[in-house]
Amino acid sequence: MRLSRSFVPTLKETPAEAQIASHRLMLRAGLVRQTSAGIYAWLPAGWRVLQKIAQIVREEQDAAGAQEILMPTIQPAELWRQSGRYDAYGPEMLRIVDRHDREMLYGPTNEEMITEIFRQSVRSYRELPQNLYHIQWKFRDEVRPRFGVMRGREFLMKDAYSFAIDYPSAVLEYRKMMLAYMRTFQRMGLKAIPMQAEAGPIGGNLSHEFIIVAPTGESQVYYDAAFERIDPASGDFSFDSPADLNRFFSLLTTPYAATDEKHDPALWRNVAEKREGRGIEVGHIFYFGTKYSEPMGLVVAGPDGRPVHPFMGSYGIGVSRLVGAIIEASHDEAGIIWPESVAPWKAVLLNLKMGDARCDALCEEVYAGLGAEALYDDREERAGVKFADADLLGHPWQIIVGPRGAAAGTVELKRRATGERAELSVADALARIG
RNA sequence: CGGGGCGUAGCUCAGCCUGGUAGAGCACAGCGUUUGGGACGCUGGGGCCGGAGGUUCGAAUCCUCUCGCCCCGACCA
Repeated sequence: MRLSRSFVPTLKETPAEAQIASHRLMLRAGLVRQTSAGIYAWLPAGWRVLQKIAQIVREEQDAAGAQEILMPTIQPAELWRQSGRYDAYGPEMLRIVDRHDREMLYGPTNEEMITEIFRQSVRSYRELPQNLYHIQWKFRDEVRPRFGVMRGREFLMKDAYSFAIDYPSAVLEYRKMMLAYMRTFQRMGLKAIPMQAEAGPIGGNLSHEFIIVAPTGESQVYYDAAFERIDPASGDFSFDSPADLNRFFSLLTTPYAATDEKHDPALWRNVAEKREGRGIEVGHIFYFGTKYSEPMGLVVAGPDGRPVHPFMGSYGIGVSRLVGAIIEASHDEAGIIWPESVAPWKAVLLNLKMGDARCDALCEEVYAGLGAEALYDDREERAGVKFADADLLGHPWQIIVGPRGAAAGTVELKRRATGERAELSVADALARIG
């Protein structure tokens, strides 16, 4: 993509409303623009990041055996009356009336809807277990939205819903999601820690929050340093092996980890390597049994022919929140430092002297070699502006082409994360980026 | 929802107390000089001073109401 023809409106000054680093940087780097309190439009660079995060989530959900669907944002109130949550949910739910005076709502979550869909079509235990997910916009009318996309009212969320014929089978679904989540966050360069959590309005009694430790987190968290050494990708854990899933689960739930609501000073005293700090919740998984299947009349025939209410769980990942969380975990004074897996562009090409025949030619050569994952800064701007924007946007790699090197046929390759620089031939630079 | 604050140019803000023809820096357009870390000079364009009502000869400024946004707290993916 050529920056001269792109809509990437960067800001030199910090917008007054942004308090924390990720919010400030998302506005300054031209990722998003606020349209109302807690509601954001995603601009090209931000949208690319959001889609990359969603894609990683999707791949890991698929790997865990979940199937992608897409449910609507607008739901009938009637469904929520069946579960009893229409009145229980309170003013956080955005309620709408259509032209026929039918009560509707903008979905804050989808347990009722998926239960209804499942109820229409599933009759036998032979069809279980199943796990269905979608990646869809949600709306929760927060009293006080803040921190940009980290605590917006409208947000993109992956939510999955599992159905099982009995408790042991339901627990396996839960553990699959735990493994999938740990791999998902790891691929985004994040160290997530599952912590015991309150089930909240979703309901249920088995629940973990996935927490990223960062100074701007919303809650105080306590955990054992053992978590810093766990690598979910290693150890050959298979989704198909109950033994693996159970082993993984105990590996992740044995060391102490708790948010302040669940913190137990008595247990904490026995933790050898204590770590505490602030945490950002990026995912939450729940097991809640028959909380919805029973009131909503979801029934399948069990092996003995008798009716059974399936045992359910739900599993959320805050996709849009992750954009903010990743930035909170990875930035410096100059700007964002994207992990390669979610960067809007893998590399930026800086032409320091537009109009110089050698620079222009060399840049075209490099640009052609980089492919679609590159942004070419071909604006008529001074070098300093390009450097500043490149650091702000946080591209993992910067390829700097100036008159000095161009004369010798070399380019400068800079790694954003470390600041390392090297003078290389075009071929070597391209090879290094990979 | 309680408490506090702010709405003036695209952005960051001054002006308001003490009413008298709307400002600065950055950004934008043109010209010139510059040119490897957010250049400099000159010229220019851009405002229903959030909105409505009121007081006054006269309101960005004073009063009332309203809408929006931000911060602290309580609440939450």
